[in-house]
Amino acid sequence: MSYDEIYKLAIEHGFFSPSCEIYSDFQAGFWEYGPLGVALKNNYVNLWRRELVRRDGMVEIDGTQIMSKNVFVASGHLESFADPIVVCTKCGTTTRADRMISERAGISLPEGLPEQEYDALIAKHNLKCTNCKGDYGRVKRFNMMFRVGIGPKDDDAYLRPETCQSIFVDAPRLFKTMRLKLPIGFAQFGKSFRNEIAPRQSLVRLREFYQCEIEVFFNLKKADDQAKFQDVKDVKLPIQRADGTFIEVTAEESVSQKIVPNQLVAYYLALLKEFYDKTGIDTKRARFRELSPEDRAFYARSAFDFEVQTSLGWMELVACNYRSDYDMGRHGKVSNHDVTVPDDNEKVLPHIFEISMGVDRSIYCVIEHAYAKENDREVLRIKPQLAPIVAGIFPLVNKDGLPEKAQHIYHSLKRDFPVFYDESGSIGRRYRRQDEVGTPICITVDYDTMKDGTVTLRDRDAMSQQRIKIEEIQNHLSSLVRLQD
RNA sequence: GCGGCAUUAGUCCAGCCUGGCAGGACGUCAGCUUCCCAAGCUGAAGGUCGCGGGUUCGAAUCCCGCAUGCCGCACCA
Repeated sequence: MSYDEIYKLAIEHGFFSPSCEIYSDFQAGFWEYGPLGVALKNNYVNLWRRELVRRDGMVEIDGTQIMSKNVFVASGHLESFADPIVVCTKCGTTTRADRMISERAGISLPEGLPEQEYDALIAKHNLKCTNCKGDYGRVKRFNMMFRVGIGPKDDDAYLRPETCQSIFVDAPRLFKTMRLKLPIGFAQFGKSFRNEIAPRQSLVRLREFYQCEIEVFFNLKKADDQAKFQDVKDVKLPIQRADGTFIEVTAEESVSQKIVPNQLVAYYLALLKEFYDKTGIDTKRARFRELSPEDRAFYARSAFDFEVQTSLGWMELVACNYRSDYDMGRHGKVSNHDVTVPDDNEKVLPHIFEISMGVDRSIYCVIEHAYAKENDREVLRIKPQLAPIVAGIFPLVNKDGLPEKAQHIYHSLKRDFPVFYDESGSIGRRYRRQDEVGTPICITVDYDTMKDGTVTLRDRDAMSQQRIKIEEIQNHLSSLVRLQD
Protein backbone atom coordinates (compact mmCIF):
# COMPACT_ATOMS: atom_id res chain seq x y z
CA MET A 1 0.00 0.00 0.00
CA SER A 2 2.31 2.69 -1.24
CA TYR A 3 1.46 6.34 -1.69
CA ASP A 4 1.49 5.78 -5.46
CA GLU A 5 -1.16 3.07 -5.22
CA ILE A 6 -3.41 5.22 -3.06
CA TYR A 7 -2.91 8.18 -5.38
CA LYS A 8 -3.83 6.08 -8.41
CA LEU A 9 -6.91 4.70 -6.71
CA ALA A 10 -7.93 8.19 -5.68
CA ILE A 11 -7.70 9.88 -9.04
CA GLU A 12 -9.11 6.90 -10.94
CA HIS A 13 -12.22 6.65 -8.81
CA GLY A 14 -12.98 10.24 -7.98
CA PHE A 15 -11.71 10.58 -4.44
CA PHE A 16 -9.44 13.51 -5.16
CA SER A 17 -7.53 15.09 -8.07
CA PRO A 18 -5.41 18.18 -8.85
CA SER A 19 -7.22 21.49 -9.06
CA CYS A 20 -7.31 23.35 -12.39
CA GLU A 21 -5.42 20.50 -14.03
CA ILE A 22 -6.49 21.25 -17.62
CA TYR A 23 -4.57 24.54 -17.43
CA SER A 24 -0.82 24.62 -17.53
CA ASP A 25 -0.55 27.44 -15.01
CA PHE A 26 -2.19 25.49 -12.23
CA GLN A 27 -0.45 25.82 -8.91
CA ALA A 28 0.83 23.20 -6.53
CA GLY A 29 -0.95 22.56 -3.28
CA PHE A 30 -4.56 22.76 -4.44
CA TRP A 31 -6.67 19.63 -4.79
CA GLU A 32 -10.30 18.84 -5.52
CA TYR A 33 -12.53 16.26 -3.90
CA GLY A 34 -14.48 14.21 -6.42
CA PRO A 35 -17.82 12.51 -5.77
CA LEU A 36 -16.49 9.67 -3.64
CA GLY A 37 -14.08 11.96 -1.83
CA VAL A 38 -16.85 14.35 -0.87
CA ALA A 39 -18.95 11.48 0.45
CA LEU A 40 -16.05 10.14 2.48
CA LYS A 41 -15.19 13.59 3.81
CA ASN A 42 -18.78 14.31 4.79
CA ASN A 43 -19.02 10.98 6.58
CA TYR A 44 -15.74 11.65 8.32
CA VAL A 45 -16.80 15.08 9.51
CA ASN A 46 -20.12 13.71 10.72
CA LEU A 47 -18.28 11.07 12.71
CA TRP A 48 -16.19 13.87 14.25
CA ARG A 49 -19.40 15.72 15.11
CA ARG A 50 -20.78 12.63 16.77
CA GLU A 51 -17.72 11.42 18.65
CA LEU A 52 -16.22 14.72 19.71
CA VAL A 53 -18.59 17.65 19.24
CA ARG A 54 -21.84 16.14 20.47
CA ARG A 55 -20.28 13.61 22.82
CA ASP A 56 -18.68 16.44 24.75
CA GLY A 57 -21.54 18.92 24.37
CA MET A 58 -19.59 21.37 22.28
CA VAL A 59 -21.02 24.16 20.14
CA GLU A 60 -20.20 24.40 16.45
CA ILE A 61 -19.77 27.55 14.40
CA ASP A 62 -18.88 28.32 10.79
CA GLY A 63 -16.77 31.44 10.41
CA THR A 64 -15.53 33.33 7.38
CA GLN A 65 -12.33 32.43 5.62
CA ILE A 66 -11.34 36.04 5.04
CA MET A 67 -10.63 37.88 8.27
CA SER A 68 -9.51 41.39 9.06
CA LYS A 69 -5.90 42.33 9.49
CA ASN A 70 -6.17 43.14 13.17
CA VAL A 71 -7.25 39.59 13.94
CA PHE A 72 -3.78 38.53 12.90
CA VAL A 73 -2.08 41.42 14.63
CA ALA A 74 -3.67 40.07 17.78
CA SER A 75 -3.08 36.39 17.03
CA GLY A 76 0.57 37.04 16.31
CA HIS A 77 0.43 35.53 12.83
CA LEU A 78 1.37 38.76 11.10
CA GLU A 79 4.49 38.90 13.22
CA SER A 80 5.38 35.29 13.85
CA PHE A 81 3.88 33.18 11.10
CA ALA A 82 6.75 34.07 8.86
CA ASP A 83 10.23 32.88 8.04
CA PRO A 84 13.14 35.31 7.58
CA ILE A 85 14.37 34.99 4.01
CA VAL A 86 17.10 36.65 2.04
CA VAL A 87 17.33 36.92 -1.75
CA CYS A 88 20.58 37.09 -3.69
CA THR A 89 20.71 40.36 -5.66
CA LYS A 90 22.58 38.69 -8.50
CA CYS A 91 21.04 35.25 -9.13
CA GLY A 92 17.79 35.53 -7.22
CA THR A 93 18.30 32.42 -5.11
CA THR A 94 16.12 32.55 -2.01
CA THR A 95 17.53 31.28 1.27
CA ARG A 96 16.24 31.00 4.78
CA ALA A 97 18.26 33.69 6.53
CA ASP A 98 18.34 32.33 10.08
CA ARG A 99 19.41 28.85 9.04
CA MET A 100 21.96 30.07 6.54
CA ILE A 101 23.59 32.38 9.09
CA SER A 102 23.71 29.89 11.93
CA GLU A 103 25.11 27.19 9.64
CA ARG A 104 27.81 29.26 8.02
CA ALA A 105 28.76 31.48 10.94
CA GLY A 106 28.63 28.53 13.32
CA ILE A 107 26.43 30.32 15.81
CA SER A 108 23.01 29.48 17.18
CA LEU A 109 20.38 32.17 16.82
CA PRO A 110 17.32 32.76 18.97
CA GLU A 111 13.90 32.69 17.27
CA GLY A 112 12.33 35.87 15.97
CA LEU A 113 15.22 38.29 15.69
CA PRO A 114 14.42 41.61 13.99
CA GLU A 115 15.37 41.64 10.31
CA GLN A 116 18.09 44.23 10.84
CA GLU A 117 19.93 41.86 13.19
CA TYR A 118 20.15 39.30 10.42
CA ASP A 119 21.41 41.98 8.02
CA ALA A 120 24.08 42.94 10.53
CA LEU A 121 25.18 39.32 10.99
CA ILE A 122 25.41 38.78 7.24
CA ALA A 123 27.61 41.88 6.96
CA LYS A 124 29.70 40.95 10.00
CA HIS A 125 30.51 37.47 8.71
CA ASN A 126 30.78 38.69 5.11
CA LEU A 127 28.34 36.05 3.85
CA LYS A 128 27.83 35.83 0.09
CA CYS A 129 25.41 33.78 -1.97
CA THR A 130 26.39 30.11 -1.98
CA ASN A 131 25.13 29.76 -5.53
CA CYS A 132 26.88 32.63 -7.33
CA LYS A 133 28.88 34.46 -4.65
CA GLY A 134 26.69 37.54 -5.21
CA ASP A 135 25.62 39.95 -2.49
CA TYR A 136 22.53 39.28 -0.45
CA GLY A 137 19.72 41.83 -0.33
CA ARG A 138 17.95 42.90 2.88
CA VAL A 139 16.43 40.19 5.01
CA LYS A 140 12.64 40.08 4.65
CA ARG A 141 9.94 38.04 6.24
CA PHE A 142 8.01 35.65 4.06
CA ASN A 143 4.59 35.42 5.67
CA MET A 144 2.74 32.19 5.03
CA MET A 145 -0.63 33.92 5.12
CA PHE A 146 -2.40 34.81 1.86
CA ARG A 147 -3.15 38.50 1.77
CA VAL A 148 -6.36 39.55 0.03
CA GLY A 149 -7.36 43.06 -1.00
CA ILE A 150 -10.87 44.07 -0.01
CA GLY A 151 -12.98 46.44 -2.09
CA PRO A 152 -11.81 49.12 -4.51
CA LYS A 153 -9.27 50.46 -2.04
CA ASP A 154 -7.66 47.05 -1.77
CA ASP A 155 -7.74 47.12 2.04
CA ASP A 156 -5.64 44.49 3.78
CA ALA A 157 -7.27 41.31 4.94
CA TYR A 158 -6.05 37.73 5.13
CA LEU A 159 -7.25 34.23 4.47
CA ARG A 160 -7.23 32.60 7.88
CA PRO A 161 -4.22 30.32 8.42
CA GLU A 162 -6.15 28.35 11.04
CA THR A 163 -9.90 28.11 11.55
CA CYS A 164 -9.66 28.72 15.27
CA GLN A 165 -9.29 32.48 14.93
CA SER A 166 -12.99 32.62 14.02
CA ILE A 167 -13.77 30.87 17.27
CA PHE A 168 -11.69 33.28 19.32
CA VAL A 169 -13.29 36.38 17.85
CA ASP A 170 -16.82 34.98 18.09
CA ALA A 171 -16.48 33.55 21.59
CA PRO A 172 -17.32 36.73 23.57
CA ARG A 173 -20.74 37.01 21.89
CA LEU A 174 -21.41 33.28 22.09
CA PHE A 175 -20.79 33.22 25.84
CA LYS A 176 -23.36 35.98 26.28
CA THR A 177 -26.03 34.70 23.93
CA MET A 178 -25.74 30.93 24.15
CA ARG A 179 -25.70 30.73 27.98
CA LEU A 180 -22.34 28.97 27.90
CA LYS A 181 -20.30 28.09 30.95
CA LEU A 182 -16.71 27.04 31.34
CA PRO A 183 -15.45 24.58 30.39
CA ILE A 184 -16.89 24.63 26.90
CA GLY A 185 -15.65 23.35 23.57
CA PHE A 186 -16.11 25.33 20.39
CA ALA A 187 -15.93 23.34 17.19
CA GLN A 188 -15.49 24.35 13.61
CA PHE A 189 -15.09 22.54 10.30
CA GLY A 190 -13.79 24.68 7.49
CA LYS A 191 -11.03 25.81 5.20
CA SER A 192 -7.72 27.32 6.16
CA PHE A 193 -4.98 28.66 3.93
CA ARG A 194 -1.21 28.67 4.17
CA ASN A 195 1.17 29.75 1.47
CA GLU A 196 3.44 26.76 1.89
CA ILE A 197 6.83 27.01 0.26
CA ALA A 198 6.76 23.38 -0.80
CA PRO A 199 3.34 21.73 -0.87
CA ARG A 200 3.63 18.02 -1.44
CA GLN A 201 1.92 14.67 -1.71
CA SER A 202 -1.59 15.74 -2.65
CA LEU A 203 -3.78 15.83 0.43
CA VAL A 204 -0.84 15.65 2.81
CA ARG A 205 0.48 19.18 2.45
CA LEU A 206 -1.92 21.66 0.87
CA ARG A 207 -2.10 25.40 0.56
CA GLU A 208 -5.87 25.32 0.94
CA PHE A 209 -7.04 22.69 3.38
CA TYR A 210 -9.80 21.61 5.72
CA GLN A 211 -9.51 21.61 9.46
CA CYS A 212 -11.79 20.26 12.12
CA GLU A 213 -10.81 22.40 15.04
CA ILE A 214 -11.92 22.27 18.63
CA GLU A 215 -11.02 24.99 21.09
CA VAL A 216 -11.84 24.09 24.66
CA PHE A 217 -12.16 27.17 26.88
CA PHE A 218 -11.53 26.44 30.53
CA ASN A 219 -10.63 27.89 33.89
CA LEU A 220 -7.05 26.92 34.56
CA LYS A 221 -7.74 26.50 38.27
CA LYS A 222 -10.16 23.68 37.47
CA ALA A 223 -8.12 21.84 34.86
CA ASP A 224 -7.70 18.88 37.20
CA ASP A 225 -11.34 18.76 38.20
CA GLN A 226 -13.05 17.10 35.26
CA ALA A 227 -16.17 15.11 36.09
CA LYS A 228 -16.22 13.69 32.56
CA PHE A 229 -12.76 12.26 33.07
CA GLN A 230 -14.24 9.11 34.61
CA ASP A 231 -15.59 8.10 31.18
CA VAL A 232 -12.15 7.81 29.65
CA LYS A 233 -9.73 7.26 32.52
CA ASP A 234 -8.90 3.73 31.34
CA VAL A 235 -8.30 4.62 27.69
CA LYS A 236 -4.75 3.70 26.72
CA LEU A 237 -2.64 6.57 25.41
CA PRO A 238 0.49 5.77 23.39
CA ILE A 239 2.87 8.63 24.08
CA GLN A 240 6.22 9.44 22.60
CA ARG A 241 7.79 11.80 25.09
CA ALA A 242 9.88 14.80 24.15
CA ASP A 243 12.99 12.99 25.38
CA GLY A 244 12.33 10.24 22.81
CA THR A 245 11.07 7.55 25.19
CA PHE A 246 7.84 5.76 24.35
CA ILE A 247 5.27 4.85 26.94
CA GLU A 248 1.73 3.49 26.83
CA VAL A 249 -0.34 4.49 29.84
CA THR A 250 -3.99 4.94 30.70
CA ALA A 251 -5.37 8.44 30.66
CA GLU A 252 -5.48 8.31 34.47
CA GLU A 253 -1.85 7.27 34.73
CA SER A 254 -0.81 9.93 32.24
CA VAL A 255 -2.03 12.55 34.69
CA SER A 256 -0.78 10.94 37.90
CA GLN A 257 2.65 10.40 36.36
CA LYS A 258 2.63 14.00 35.10
CA ILE A 259 3.12 12.92 31.49
CA VAL A 260 0.31 15.23 30.41
CA PRO A 261 -0.25 18.51 32.27
CA ASN A 262 -3.74 17.90 33.65
CA GLN A 263 -7.00 15.91 33.53
CA LEU A 264 -8.54 18.16 30.96
CA VAL A 265 -5.77 17.51 28.46
CA ALA A 266 -5.78 13.76 29.17
CA TYR A 267 -9.55 13.66 28.75
CA TYR A 268 -9.43 15.16 25.27
CA LEU A 269 -6.47 13.06 24.17
CA ALA A 270 -8.48 10.00 25.16
CA LEU A 271 -11.56 11.24 23.33
CA LEU A 272 -9.46 11.87 20.27
CA LYS A 273 -8.01 8.38 20.34
CA GLU A 274 -11.46 6.85 20.65
CA PHE A 275 -12.59 8.91 17.68
CA TYR A 276 -9.73 7.64 15.53
CA ASP A 277 -10.52 4.06 16.49
CA LYS A 278 -13.87 4.59 14.84
CA THR A 279 -12.46 6.01 11.62
CA GLY A 280 -10.83 2.69 10.85
CA ILE A 281 -7.37 4.20 11.05
CA ASP A 282 -5.19 1.67 12.84
CA THR A 283 -4.46 3.28 16.19
CA LYS A 284 -1.99 0.51 16.98
CA ARG A 285 0.16 2.45 14.52
CA ALA A 286 -0.54 5.80 16.16
CA ARG A 287 1.04 7.85 18.90
CA PHE A 288 0.84 11.15 20.68
CA ARG A 289 4.17 12.85 20.22
CA GLU A 290 5.06 15.38 22.85
CA LEU A 291 6.69 18.38 21.24
CA SER A 292 9.79 19.98 22.67
CA PRO A 293 9.75 23.75 23.13
CA GLU A 294 11.68 24.25 19.86
CA ASP A 295 9.14 22.19 17.90
CA ARG A 296 6.03 23.92 19.15
CA ALA A 297 4.04 26.57 17.33
CA PHE A 298 4.67 30.06 18.63
CA TYR A 299 1.38 30.15 20.56
CA ALA A 300 1.67 26.75 22.22
CA ARG A 301 2.76 26.18 25.77
CA SER A 302 2.60 22.41 25.57
CA ALA A 303 1.75 20.26 22.63
CA PHE A 304 1.03 16.69 21.63
CA ASP A 305 0.78 15.77 17.97
CA PHE A 306 -1.35 12.80 17.10
CA GLU A 307 0.64 10.90 14.50
CA VAL A 308 -0.07 7.81 12.43
CA GLN A 309 2.31 5.51 10.63
CA THR A 310 1.83 5.48 6.86
CA SER A 311 3.80 4.52 3.79
CA LEU A 312 5.15 8.08 3.88
CA GLY A 313 6.38 7.68 7.44
CA TRP A 314 4.81 9.13 10.57
CA MET A 315 2.12 11.55 9.53
CA GLU A 316 0.87 14.31 11.80
CA LEU A 317 -2.92 14.31 11.71
CA VAL A 318 -3.81 16.40 14.73
CA ALA A 319 -2.04 19.06 16.74
CA CYS A 320 -3.18 19.20 20.35
CA ASN A 321 -1.96 22.47 21.77
CA TYR A 322 -2.33 24.00 25.15
CA ARG A 323 -2.48 27.65 24.10
CA SER A 324 -2.76 29.03 27.63
CA ASP A 325 -4.64 32.36 27.87
CA TYR A 326 -2.56 33.73 25.00
CA ASP A 327 -5.33 33.96 22.41
CA MET A 328 -8.09 35.55 24.45
CA GLY A 329 -5.60 37.78 26.23
CA ARG A 330 -4.27 39.10 22.94
CA HIS A 331 -7.70 39.53 21.34
CA GLY A 332 -8.91 41.32 24.46
CA LYS A 333 -5.99 43.70 24.37
CA VAL A 334 -5.92 44.44 20.64
CA SER A 335 -9.70 44.74 20.19
CA ASN A 336 -10.16 46.54 23.50
CA HIS A 337 -13.11 44.27 24.30
CA ASP A 338 -13.76 42.56 27.59
CA VAL A 339 -13.22 38.91 26.75
CA THR A 340 -13.35 37.55 30.27
CA VAL A 341 -16.01 35.01 31.19
CA PRO A 342 -17.86 34.75 34.50
CA ASP A 343 -17.17 31.51 36.35
CA ASP A 344 -18.35 31.01 39.95
CA ASN A 345 -18.64 34.75 40.54
CA GLU A 346 -15.16 35.35 39.29
CA LYS A 347 -14.07 36.88 36.00
CA VAL A 348 -11.82 34.47 34.18
CA LEU A 349 -9.64 34.95 31.16
CA PRO A 350 -10.18 31.56 29.55
CA HIS A 351 -7.31 29.21 28.91
CA ILE A 352 -7.57 27.15 25.77
CA PHE A 353 -6.77 23.61 24.81
CA GLU A 354 -7.02 22.96 21.12
CA ILE A 355 -7.53 19.85 19.03
CA SER A 356 -6.59 20.94 15.55
CA MET A 357 -7.28 18.19 13.05
CA GLY A 358 -6.05 18.05 9.49
CA VAL A 359 -9.05 16.64 7.68
CA ASP A 360 -7.45 16.05 4.28
CA ARG A 361 -4.54 14.15 5.76
CA SER A 362 -6.91 12.12 7.86
CA ILE A 363 -8.91 11.24 4.76
CA TYR A 364 -5.71 10.11 3.09
CA CYS A 365 -4.91 7.90 6.07
CA VAL A 366 -8.41 6.45 6.20
CA ILE A 367 -7.95 5.36 2.60
CA GLU A 368 -4.41 4.09 3.04
CA HIS A 369 -5.13 2.11 6.18
CA ALA A 370 -8.26 0.62 4.61
CA TYR A 371 -6.57 -0.41 1.38
CA ALA A 372 -5.64 -4.03 0.85
CA LYS A 373 -4.32 -5.83 -2.19
CA GLU A 374 -5.29 -9.46 -2.15
CA ASN A 375 -4.45 -12.23 -4.60
CA ASP A 376 -6.78 -11.15 -7.33
CA ARG A 377 -8.57 -8.14 -5.96
CA GLU A 378 -8.09 -4.70 -4.52
CA VAL A 379 -10.37 -3.80 -1.65
CA LEU A 380 -10.94 -0.78 0.55
CA ARG A 381 -11.96 -2.14 3.92
CA ILE A 382 -13.37 1.18 4.96
CA LYS A 383 -15.81 1.32 7.87
CA PRO A 384 -19.42 1.11 6.62
CA GLN A 385 -20.16 4.38 8.42
CA LEU A 386 -17.57 6.17 6.29
CA ALA A 387 -18.11 4.34 3.00
CA PRO A 388 -18.99 6.67 0.10
CA ILE A 389 -21.41 4.08 -1.27
CA VAL A 390 -23.30 1.89 1.18
CA ALA A 391 -24.60 -0.70 -1.26
CA GLY A 392 -24.29 -1.72 -4.88
CA ILE A 393 -27.49 -3.04 -6.41
CA PHE A 394 -27.26 -5.46 -9.34
CA PRO A 395 -29.36 -7.77 -11.44
CA LEU A 396 -27.62 -11.12 -11.71
CA VAL A 397 -28.25 -11.19 -15.47
CA ASN A 398 -29.71 -8.62 -17.80
CA LYS A 399 -32.90 -10.40 -18.83
CA ASP A 400 -36.16 -11.89 -17.63
CA GLY A 401 -37.15 -8.80 -15.67
CA LEU A 402 -34.19 -8.90 -13.28
CA PRO A 403 -32.88 -5.42 -14.20
CA GLU A 404 -36.32 -3.90 -13.68
CA LYS A 405 -36.64 -5.55 -10.28
CA ALA A 406 -33.18 -4.39 -9.23
CA GLN A 407 -33.87 -0.85 -10.42
CA HIS A 408 -37.07 -0.84 -8.42
CA ILE A 409 -35.13 -1.71 -5.27
CA TYR A 410 -32.54 0.94 -6.14
CA HIS A 411 -35.18 3.64 -6.51
CA SER A 412 -36.80 2.66 -3.22
CA LEU A 413 -33.49 3.11 -1.36
CA LYS A 414 -31.66 5.96 -3.07
CA ARG A 415 -33.14 8.81 -1.04
CA ASP A 416 -32.22 7.20 2.26
CA PHE A 417 -28.84 5.75 1.38
CA PRO A 418 -26.01 6.36 -1.06
CA VAL A 419 -26.62 3.29 -3.24
CA PHE A 420 -25.31 2.52 -6.69
CA TYR A 421 -26.99 0.60 -9.51
CA ASP A 422 -24.86 -1.32 -12.02
CA GLU A 423 -25.71 -3.85 -14.70
CA SER A 424 -22.58 -3.70 -16.82
CA GLY A 425 -20.14 -6.61 -17.04
CA SER A 426 -20.25 -9.90 -15.20
CA ILE A 427 -21.58 -10.07 -11.66
CA GLY A 428 -18.09 -10.77 -10.33
CA ARG A 429 -16.71 -7.74 -12.14
CA ARG A 430 -19.35 -5.57 -10.51
CA TYR A 431 -18.51 -6.92 -7.05
CA ARG A 432 -14.84 -6.11 -7.64
CA ARG A 433 -15.60 -2.60 -8.81
CA GLN A 434 -17.43 -1.91 -5.56
CA ASP A 435 -14.65 -3.57 -3.53
CA GLU A 436 -12.20 -1.05 -4.94
CA VAL A 437 -14.17 1.92 -3.64
CA GLY A 438 -15.06 0.39 -0.30
CA THR A 439 -18.75 -0.40 -0.70
CA PRO A 440 -19.50 -2.76 2.21
CA ILE A 441 -22.53 -4.57 0.76
CA CYS A 442 -23.80 -5.59 -2.64
CA ILE A 443 -27.41 -6.56 -3.23
CA THR A 444 -28.10 -8.93 -6.11
CA VAL A 445 -31.46 -9.68 -7.64
CA ASP A 446 -31.63 -13.22 -9.05
CA TYR A 447 -34.29 -15.70 -10.15
CA ASP A 448 -35.16 -16.59 -6.54
CA THR A 449 -35.97 -12.91 -6.00
CA MET A 450 -38.70 -13.23 -8.61
CA LYS A 451 -40.10 -16.30 -6.84
CA ASP A 452 -39.78 -15.56 -3.10
CA GLY A 453 -38.85 -11.86 -2.77
CA THR A 454 -35.40 -12.41 -1.32
CA VAL A 455 -32.10 -10.97 -2.50
CA THR A 456 -28.48 -11.93 -2.06
CA LEU A 457 -26.38 -9.76 0.25
CA ARG A 458 -22.73 -10.07 -0.60
CA ASP A 459 -20.22 -8.94 2.02
CA ARG A 460 -17.18 -6.97 0.89
CA ASP A 461 -14.72 -8.24 3.49
CA ALA A 462 -15.61 -11.94 3.74
CA MET A 463 -16.98 -12.20 0.19
CA SER A 464 -19.72 -14.28 1.80
CA GLN A 465 -23.39 -14.24 0.88
CA GLN A 466 -26.68 -14.43 2.68
CA ARG A 467 -30.28 -14.02 1.61
CA ILE A 468 -32.69 -11.55 3.09
CA LYS A 469 -36.16 -10.38 2.20
CA ILE A 470 -36.50 -7.21 0.15
CA GLU A 471 -38.47 -5.59 2.99
CA GLU A 472 -35.52 -6.16 5.36
CA ILE A 473 -32.99 -4.30 3.19
CA GLN A 474 -33.86 -0.89 4.63
CA ASN A 475 -33.29 -2.01 8.22
CA HIS A 476 -30.20 -3.93 7.31
CA LEU A 477 -28.57 -0.88 5.72
CA SER A 478 -29.64 1.32 8.62
CA SER A 479 -27.95 -0.91 11.15
CA LEU A 480 -24.90 -1.20 8.91
CA VAL A 481 -24.27 2.54 8.87
CA ARG A 482 -25.51 3.32 12.37
CA LEU A 483 -22.74 4.78 14.45
CA GLN A 484 -22.39 2.68 17.54
CA ASP A 485 -20.29 2.81 20.68
C1' G B 1 13.00 27.62 -2.49
C1' C B 2 17.52 24.37 -3.61
C1' G B 3 19.40 19.56 -5.60
C1' G B 4 18.27 14.77 -8.24
C1' C B 5 14.73 12.15 -11.32
C1' A B 6 10.29 12.33 -14.08
C1' U B 7 5.79 14.21 -17.25
C1' U B 8 2.85 10.41 -23.95
C1' A B 9 -5.31 8.00 -23.76
C1' G B 10 -9.10 7.46 -17.46
C1' U B 11 -4.52 4.36 -15.38
C1' C B 12 0.38 2.04 -16.11
C1' C B 13 3.82 2.40 -19.77
C1' A B 14 6.55 1.72 -24.94
C1' G B 15 8.26 5.14 -28.67
C1' C B 16 13.03 9.63 -27.62
C1' C B 17 19.49 7.66 -27.93
C1' U B 18 19.59 7.64 -34.17
C1' G B 19 13.76 13.75 -35.92
C1' G B 20 9.62 11.19 -40.81
C1' C B 21 1.71 7.88 -40.00
C1' A B 22 1.24 8.38 -31.81
C1' G B 23 1.23 2.69 -30.07
C1' G B 24 0.32 -1.48 -26.25
C1' A B 25 -1.93 -3.31 -21.85
C1' C B 26 -5.61 -2.50 -18.31
C1' G B 27 -9.96 0.36 -17.69
C1' U B 28 -14.45 2.55 -20.14
C1' C B 29 -18.63 2.19 -23.73
C1' A B 30 -22.00 -0.87 -27.21
C1' G B 31 -23.40 -5.83 -28.38
C1' C B 32 -22.95 -11.23 -27.44
C1' U B 33 -22.28 -14.65 -23.43
C1' U B 34 -23.28 -15.38 -18.16
C1' C B 35 -28.29 -18.64 -12.37
C1' C B 36 -22.95 -15.24 -7.97
C1' C B 37 -16.89 -13.36 -7.62
C1' A B 38 -12.51 -9.41 -12.58
C1' A B 39 -9.42 -10.12 -16.93
C1' G B 40 -14.52 -15.09 -22.64
C1' C B 41 -16.01 -13.26 -27.82
C1' U B 42 -17.04 -9.01 -31.45
C1' G B 43 -16.78 -3.93 -32.13
C1' A B 44 -15.99 1.28 -30.66
C1' A B 45 -14.67 5.69 -28.36
C1' G B 46 -10.73 7.97 -26.05
C1' G B 47 -4.38 12.12 -27.30
C1' U B 48 -3.31 20.36 -27.60
C1' C B 49 2.69 13.72 -26.46
C1' G B 50 2.75 19.11 -19.27
C1' C B 51 3.15 24.60 -21.11
C1' G B 52 5.91 28.27 -23.95
C1' G B 53 9.83 29.42 -27.17
C1' G B 54 13.95 27.86 -30.46
C1' U B 55 16.55 24.63 -34.27
C1' U B 56 14.64 22.05 -38.69
C1' C B 57 11.47 21.05 -44.97
C1' G B 58 9.53 18.31 -40.74
C1' A B 59 9.86 17.81 -33.35
C1' A B 60 6.63 13.27 -28.62
C1' U B 61 11.94 12.84 -30.15
C1' C B 62 17.24 17.83 -30.28
C1' C B 63 18.11 22.84 -27.41
C1' C B 64 16.34 26.74 -23.78
C1' G B 65 12.83 28.53 -20.17
C1' C B 66 8.66 27.61 -17.06
C1' A B 67 5.02 24.54 -14.53
C1' U B 68 3.65 20.20 -12.13
C1' G B 69 4.83 15.40 -9.75
C1' C B 70 8.15 12.11 -6.87
C1' C B 71 12.61 11.71 -3.56
C1' G B 72 16.04 14.47 -0.27
C1' C B 73 16.73 19.33 2.69
C1' A B 74 13.67 22.79 5.40
C1' C B 75 8.56 23.88 7.16
C1' C B 76 3.96 22.47 8.80
C1' A B 77 -2.57 20.41 10.08
